[in-house]
Amino acid sequence: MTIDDQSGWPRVIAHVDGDAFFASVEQAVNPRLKNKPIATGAERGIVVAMSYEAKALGVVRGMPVHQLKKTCPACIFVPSQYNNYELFSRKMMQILRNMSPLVEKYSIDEAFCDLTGLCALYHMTYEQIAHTIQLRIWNEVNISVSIGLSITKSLSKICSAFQKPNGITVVNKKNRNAFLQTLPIHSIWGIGQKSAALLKSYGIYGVSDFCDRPELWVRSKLGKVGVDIWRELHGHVSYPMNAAPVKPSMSISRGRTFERPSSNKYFVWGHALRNLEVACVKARKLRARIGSVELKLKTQSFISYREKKKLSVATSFTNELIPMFKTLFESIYQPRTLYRATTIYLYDLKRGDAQLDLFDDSQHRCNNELLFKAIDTLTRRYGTHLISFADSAVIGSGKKENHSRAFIYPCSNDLLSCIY
DNA sequence: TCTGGGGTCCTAGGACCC
DNA sequence: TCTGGGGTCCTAGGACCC
Repeated sequence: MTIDDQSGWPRVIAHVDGDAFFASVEQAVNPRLKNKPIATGAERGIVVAMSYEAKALGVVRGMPVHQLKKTCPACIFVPSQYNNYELFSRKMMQILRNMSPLVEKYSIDEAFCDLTGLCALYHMTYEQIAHTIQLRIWNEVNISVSIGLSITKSLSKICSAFQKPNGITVVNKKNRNAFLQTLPIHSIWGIGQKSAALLKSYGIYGVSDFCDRPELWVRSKLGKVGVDIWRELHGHVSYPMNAAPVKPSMSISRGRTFERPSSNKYFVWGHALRNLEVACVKARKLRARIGSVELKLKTQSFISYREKKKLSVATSFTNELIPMFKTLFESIYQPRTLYRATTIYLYDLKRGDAQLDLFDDSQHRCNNELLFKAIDTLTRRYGTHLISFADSAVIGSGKKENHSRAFIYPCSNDLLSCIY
């Protein structure tokens, strides 16, 4: 490809993907971990990410600690340090924004980058620009990335995964067919287990088989989702670049599995309430008021029971949610059932200041405002669960405690008057 | 693989209204 | 009280992603 050769490139999208990102950051921060099998996620006892050295020895995502010790005794298991990951991510995105005017952050460790027309600016081929990006991230952030260079997001995404780590894969209109011929159906972004199984039942095993089917056939089997993907693979844009700053989140959830399953009502309730507290802290941090709440209880036999409720007045003050939350809990909790996890979901997040209505108790609101401001400040300074509702304190803080903790009483006996 | 956690988007179907 | 048709909005649940 020469600099002037623009044929085959209606547009140029680079997908830049960090290689084993969390583990790479750990290795960048702590050089003693370089070239060693390491995994992150120790604080939860489950592998979240692993270095290529660990992957080669059989470590996979989601592996629990006891299995990790068996599979790869040499693996160094470290706790996740999300602040560091965020910092490295920001540096990586900065480089991309420095190289291209149109960058879409897709997740903490990957981004789409529109390079269309930049050949002339940099006096390089697109592939050389990709090499420059890769080298800059390596030199300035100490992280290796793989880059896919193609004409739509879906194709670039497939490309970046094709050669990992530290690869660059270039596919334009001219070599698209030949490239796709080699790939299995599950390598398509957006085709998961279910869709792959469905397609296989029709004899479609490769990406080319999928592309060869008529659009109408794809629509009848996979709907709009399938057609969007199919068009992207043919080089037509279904997913335009979206460089808007990070979208405000639409929902917040928080779930935890118990260390040991339990049928104790107060224990299960305590866990649910703890999740609610943590999710509300997050909502307040995002300056969002919560419009509806859903609770899910998962039994030891992996059956989930869920119930959702709308709030009459949106709020992020935990105490205002508790009475309604308690009725949610009572409606799905079954005695003598062994539970393994609780999850809570917050929806209909409303931004901006609350609109006070005529019947609003503004003094009460004001008190809550002050109370939770104080709680959130203390939490930031001294750690989570320093102050918690007495009911959720039954499960402990989950950490070695450095200070005594304060409880908000009464809760067990009279949930409705929990604070004042 | 005895099975974690946090999200988004799409769609079928029900409720409600004209 | 029953019948018909069509539109919109909402919700639950499925599928997928990192």
